[in-house]
Amino acid sequence: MTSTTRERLLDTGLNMLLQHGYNDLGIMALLEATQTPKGSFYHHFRSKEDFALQVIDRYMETVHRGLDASVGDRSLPPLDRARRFFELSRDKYREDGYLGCMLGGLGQELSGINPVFAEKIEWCFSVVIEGIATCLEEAHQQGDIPPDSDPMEMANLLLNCWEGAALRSRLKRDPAPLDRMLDFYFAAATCA
Amino acid sequence: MTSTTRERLLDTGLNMLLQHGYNDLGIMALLEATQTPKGSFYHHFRSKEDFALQVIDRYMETVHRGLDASVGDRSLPPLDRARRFFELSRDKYREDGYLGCMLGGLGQELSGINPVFAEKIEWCFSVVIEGIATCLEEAHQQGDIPPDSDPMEMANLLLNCWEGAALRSRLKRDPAPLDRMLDFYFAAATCA
DNA sequence: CCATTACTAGACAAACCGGTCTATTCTTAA
DNA sequence: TTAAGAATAGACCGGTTTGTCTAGTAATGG
Repeated sequence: MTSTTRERLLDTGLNMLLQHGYNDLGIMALLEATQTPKGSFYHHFRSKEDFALQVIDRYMETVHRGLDASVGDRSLPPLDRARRFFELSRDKYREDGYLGCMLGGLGQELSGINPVFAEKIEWCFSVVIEGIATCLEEAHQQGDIPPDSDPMEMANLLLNCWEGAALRSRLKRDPAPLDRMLDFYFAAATCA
Repeated sequence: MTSTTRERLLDTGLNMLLQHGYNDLGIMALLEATQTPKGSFYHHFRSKEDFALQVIDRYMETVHRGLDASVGDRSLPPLDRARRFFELSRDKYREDGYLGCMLGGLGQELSGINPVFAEKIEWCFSVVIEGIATCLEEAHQQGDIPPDSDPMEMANLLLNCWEGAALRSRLKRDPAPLDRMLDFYFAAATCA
C-alpha cells in the first residue's frame, strides 16, 4: 500500500466534510483527528481545495457502487432499480447520522463562490441522473410510466427533490422526509 | 431614522450571506462593502452570529410578505394560493441571480455544527409549511386533492422538494428546476 | 552498499479572523 | 447651552487560518 496516510486523510476528511462543510473544516483539525503531521498532508495534496475535490471523488466511488447495486441490477423491474438507488443512499445517510448528501452540502455552500466546485458537483449530479434516466427510459418503453413523460426530465426532478429531502433530513436528523419523498414520487410517476 | 447603518448592514449582509454563506462571509468584507467602521457594527450587533440571525429575521419578513400575497389571497382557489407562493419565491430568486433560498443555504451549511441556526431555520420552515398546509387543508375539504392525503405531510413534502429544486437552480443559475418541480407536484397532487 | 525518491515531522510565517477598547462626533432633549 | 446617550471611527489584540520550509527518516532500486 503506497499511501495509507492518504487513504486515512480522505476517509476522515469525508466524514468531517460531511459534518462541517468546506469552510468550517480546518486542516489542523483534520490532522489532529488523524494524527498526521502537516508535512504529510501537503505532500499528498496540493491544497485544501485539491483535497476536498479528491474527497468528492472518493464520495463518488460509493455513489457508483450504489448505482451498480441498484440501476445495474437487471433482475429488478426498472422502476424498482431507480427507487433502490435512493433507498441505498438513505441507508448510507443513516450510518452517518442523517447528515444528508455531501454533494448537496458542498454544492449549496460553495456554488455561490467557487465555480470549480460548482461544476464538479453539477457533473457528479449528472452522473447519477443519467443512471436513473436509463431506468426510467426502460420503464417508459415498458409502459410503466406515462408515455408523455420525459425520462431525463423525470430523473432530474427525482434527484432534485431527493436533495431537498436530504437537506430537511439533515436539519431534523430524521429519515422521514426521504421516505415520504420517495413514496410520493413513485406513486405520482406511475399514476399520473 | 434611528439606524440607517443597521438597515444597510442587514440589507447588504443578506445579499452577501446568500452568495457566500456564513463561514465565508467576513465581517471586514461586509464593512468595506458598506463603508462602515467596525465600531458601528459591534454597536448594533453583539456578534457575527447575532448578526446572521437578524439577517434571517429580515429574510423572513419578505417571506411573510410573500405568504400574505399568496396564501393570504382569498380570491384565489386554495391550490393556486399555494403555488403562487412558490412562484413569488422564484421571482425573488431571479432578482438575486438564482442563488437559491437563504434558509436552505444556511440550513445546509450550519445544521451540521450549530444547533442554534438549525433550530431557527427549522422553525422558519415550519412557518412556511403551516401557511401552505392551510391552503392544502382547504383544498382537501373542497375535494381538490385526494381524500386520503394528509395536508400537513403534503406541505412538508412540497417545501422539501422546493428546497432541492432551489439548490439545483443555484448550481445551474437557472430557474428551470423550480418550474419543473412545481408542474410535477401540482399535477401529481391533484391527480393521484 | 549506496543513492534516490517517498514520506514524515513540526517549526515557522504571513494573512486574516472575530471581537475589544478607547476616543471622538453626532443627536437629542432638558 | 449643556448634559447624556447614541453612533462612529479605527487602532489594536489574541487566536486561528492555510500554506511553506528545512530537516530527518524510511523505503526502494541499482
